[in-house]
Amino acid sequence: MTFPTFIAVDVETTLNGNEDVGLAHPMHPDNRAVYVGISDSSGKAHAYETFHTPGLAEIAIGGYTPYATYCGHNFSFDMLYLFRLSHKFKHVIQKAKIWDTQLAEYILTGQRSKFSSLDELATKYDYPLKEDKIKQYFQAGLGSEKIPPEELIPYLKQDVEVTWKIARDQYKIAVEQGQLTLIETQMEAMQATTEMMYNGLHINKATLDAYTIEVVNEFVECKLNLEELVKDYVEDINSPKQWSQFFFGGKKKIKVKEEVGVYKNGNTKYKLVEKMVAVKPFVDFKPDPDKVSAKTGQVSVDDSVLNDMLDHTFNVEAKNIAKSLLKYRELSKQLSTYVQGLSKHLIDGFIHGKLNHTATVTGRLSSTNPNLQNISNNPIKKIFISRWVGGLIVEVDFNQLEVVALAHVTKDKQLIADISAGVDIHSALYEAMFGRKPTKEERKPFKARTFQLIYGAGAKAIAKQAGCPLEEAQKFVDVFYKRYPLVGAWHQDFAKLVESSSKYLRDKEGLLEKFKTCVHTTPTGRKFVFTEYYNDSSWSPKMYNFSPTEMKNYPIQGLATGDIVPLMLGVIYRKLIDRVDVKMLNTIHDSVLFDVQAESIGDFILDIKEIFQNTHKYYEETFKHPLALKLNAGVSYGENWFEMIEV
DNA sequence: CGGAGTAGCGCC
DNA sequence: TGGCGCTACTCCG
Repeated sequence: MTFPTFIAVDVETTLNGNEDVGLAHPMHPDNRAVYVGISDSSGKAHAYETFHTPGLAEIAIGGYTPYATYCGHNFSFDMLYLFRLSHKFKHVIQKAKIWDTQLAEYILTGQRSKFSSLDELATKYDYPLKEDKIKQYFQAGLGSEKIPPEELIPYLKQDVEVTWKIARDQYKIAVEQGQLTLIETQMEAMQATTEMMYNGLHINKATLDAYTIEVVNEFVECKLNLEELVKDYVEDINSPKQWSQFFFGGKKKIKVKEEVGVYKNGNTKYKLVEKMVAVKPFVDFKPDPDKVSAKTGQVSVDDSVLNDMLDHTFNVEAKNIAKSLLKYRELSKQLSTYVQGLSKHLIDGFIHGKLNHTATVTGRLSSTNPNLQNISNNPIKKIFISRWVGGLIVEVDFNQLEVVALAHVTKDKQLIADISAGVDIHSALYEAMFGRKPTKEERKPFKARTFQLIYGAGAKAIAKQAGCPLEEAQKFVDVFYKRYPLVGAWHQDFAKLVESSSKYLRDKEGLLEKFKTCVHTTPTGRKFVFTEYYNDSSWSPKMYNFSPTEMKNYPIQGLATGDIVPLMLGVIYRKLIDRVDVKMLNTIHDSVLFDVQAESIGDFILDIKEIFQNTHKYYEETFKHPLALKLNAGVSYGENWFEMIEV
């Protein structure tokens, strides 16, 4: 087998980051690479001390063949340090191919290996483990600069050499399993997300400060109001448990003073005793039985229950309290998660969130520290602005990406035709159900049913979510399957395929497992793992069964946001690599965020739209089979991430 | 006092 | 029984 020219890299760093944000944060100004370990093309490691000999590592890495594939474990971490260390590193590595052993392992195992450690892989591939002695320095919070070099250097070299060997082993398996192409596209996507993490999102401090004051004021007012309303009933308004007891009753623990005797001086002797007392419900309203937790028996007091209660009770006081609580929850979320949560990640005016490639079962990316994929769509988004004076934030979204993925996977002719012709499938389905076109207000909630169905929901789940009769939800499912028959056929056939190709695997001790497992490989090389669940419901005679929703959804979500989007992230990254007027900032499943200089905006919008519209070409070129449909994209831009104008 | 589990809620 | 991550509370050791 011919291998790429692998060059393994590993950095040892200080550990000065903020505890909240994660120690060793690669973008924290107090952190730096202390040692860089680099292998040659045969896997032999060399170590360089960055402080005393800053030029050495640079020369080493720059002096190797331009055809090298740089590899590391959790490599974006090392890359960020290297980028900060020298522009030469940044230039060389960004132009090259990379191989992250953590990401490769994730793909090779059908997303079962998540955030693996180098030691886990060393165990699996049969290479030496890290020395305990060194691990203890790190666990004690000591950065690499505090570890004696004669101990650290051999450790660093071993990590580099082990990484190099694992990369080669993985490469071989990738070829054997037909996953090399997918892995290569994922590595390109990692180049893109590493660039995004390096760039960070620029924050408008003045807007953040003003918004903070606004939210704090609203929050305090709302909090005082709510506390006044329930001062006799609920001690902690943040406690769902207490709210549940208040609204719907239950058992409450209280502490009571109990006489346990008399002191010698004649005073009564007391002891605090915990007692359970029954609490009467405050409202005469019983929520849906499935709003009761199976595990704790606690009645939910979430948003849907409170709104349901508002519609069904005549208790004015309870209504006021519920309304106030809903408002309080909203403001509390804003303040804690977004205003305060985002603020603590500010570094020199930027937020450098982390994009994770090995976090999900479907192959989607995830985002942490902070999560930049769930910023609420309200004025908090105004704080995200361009890094350039007059610059613009640009967001490009795939149009109905998951519907396209569904059409591609199921090959349903009508669905393909509808999307290709620009037919609004939600309107079409509505008309098929009710005999007329929906109004704008009718269309919006109706649209959610289609997504539910794609996510794998059956009639029951749709009815519950939509708050409509079961018959209506069943009719929707029937209408959907009638218009798009191959979707229904695929749902059935795929479930059968999973069932029939599943086996009892063996665990680490070689014993047969209790649940059957199916490992399914898609045409892109993506593997999905399905495992049986214990089935305690009466509708099926089987003890164990596969989750219908997982089977319906994984291949769709995986293709759309696990295969196609990362492929395009890599493509876009390569197209933009030499441009200084555009920066990639973030990706949110079916969209990509950019920072663009003002004078480039017109051309950039045209360019990026064209790239998105050519997704089918890149897909076919890469995976050697056609995508059933062309994709389209919507572009919006603005001075901040909230006030965006659609092009 | 810290870790695990739960509830709730933000996004696609 | 679609996929995530963050904050707060609760329980337990």
